[in-house]
Amino acid sequence: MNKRSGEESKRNIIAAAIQVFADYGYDNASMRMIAQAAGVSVGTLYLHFKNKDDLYLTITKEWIDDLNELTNRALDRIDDPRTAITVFITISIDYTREHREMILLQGRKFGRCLGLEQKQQFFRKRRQLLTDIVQRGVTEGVFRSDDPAETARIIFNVLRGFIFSMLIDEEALFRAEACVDLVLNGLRRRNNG
Amino acid sequence: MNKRSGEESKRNIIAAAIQVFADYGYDNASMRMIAQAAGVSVGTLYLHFKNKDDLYLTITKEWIDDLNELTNRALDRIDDPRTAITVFITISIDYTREHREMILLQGRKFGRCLGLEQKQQFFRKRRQLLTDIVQRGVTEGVFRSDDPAETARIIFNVLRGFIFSMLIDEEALFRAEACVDLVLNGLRRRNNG
DNA sequence: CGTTCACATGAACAAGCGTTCAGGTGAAGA
DNA sequence: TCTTCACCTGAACGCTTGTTCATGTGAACG
Repeated sequence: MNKRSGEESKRNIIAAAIQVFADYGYDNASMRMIAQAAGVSVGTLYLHFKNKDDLYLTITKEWIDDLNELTNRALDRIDDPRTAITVFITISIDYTREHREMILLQGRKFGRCLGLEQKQQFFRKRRQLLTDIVQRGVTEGVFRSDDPAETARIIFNVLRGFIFSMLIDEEALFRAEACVDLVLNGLRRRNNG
Repeated sequence: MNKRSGEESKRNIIAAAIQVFADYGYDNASMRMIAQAAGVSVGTLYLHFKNKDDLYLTITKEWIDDLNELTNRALDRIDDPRTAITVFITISIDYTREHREMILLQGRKFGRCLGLEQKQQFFRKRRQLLTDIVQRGVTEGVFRSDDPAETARIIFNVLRGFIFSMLIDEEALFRAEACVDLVLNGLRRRNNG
């Protein structure tokens, strides 16, 4: 194989690994498959990554950081709680749509799993973000909630359900607004606007 | 090993398999582990099941039938759409709580997976059940919905999110009512009852 | 030119897998 | 008592896996 820069190889491997991991799941994806998809030999994988776990964790860390930064940047200058909820949900759903393989890969390894703590920390941080938004909404009188933390957890669950459905059914073309609308307005008919 | 009835062995194996599958995931659960947990030898597994897939599919079919019957029986004589939604959600959540390992095991194999069709059919049937309830609610004027099928899908997603959170976090002690309340009433403050 | 060194290779290895099968065991019927 | 037969056993087989390592390659530098 031609000589290449180390960094380029590493990027190729990561891209290939995401694809193969997502297609076959962590366990069924073999290092040989990843190597072939990346156009390198097995040995090269171990030149850039300590082992299979390391490769997986690198990928995980990468998208967590990515989504975190994206979210923080978007929410930075938004004051209205309703807008903030909308943006939070929209970003989460868009990100899933754009990085379906990578998120799918995560779903394929939930439970007692590799990188569990960093993922839990990630979720905790995001729930905290939501709690703050709800708290602000209650203070401003636009949301109803006895317990903002509990409400945030509920919204988080709702969002997770939507994302899950996107992962299961590739064709699920629903609008993020449908999710937002349900969270904000509920199913029951309102007698006024 | 002592002589036992074939049926008893089979039940033992199924119980052990659910536990082991749930603890380790389908791929990491080996036939040797299941055999040991069931207190039989590997050979015996193949006496009662064609292979690993067959064992897994048997388990899957069992809980699908179980939950289906449970749901149908409960919804049979309920007319009020609000009560029906409440019952549907409550049953789903309770069932998950009581059969956490088995449901967890399913989650561990979603995507391109074994028994995909029967699971998809199961989900379709349940969504249809919800669609009917929503439709009735709209007709009776207690629910708002432009598209009952879409609304049912949304509720389904919400429910799935809640169930997912139960699987991830064993300690997640939330009340089914919290889920029902959000679905029915939404986050936004209502100006009237 | 020769030396160096980061990058790359793929055969080889031990371990674990799903699955098979020749054989063992003991209650039940003849 | 002997035969039958459903039930059970676990060593063995072929295969795949993650990982290692002796070896190769070629640009860069003196």
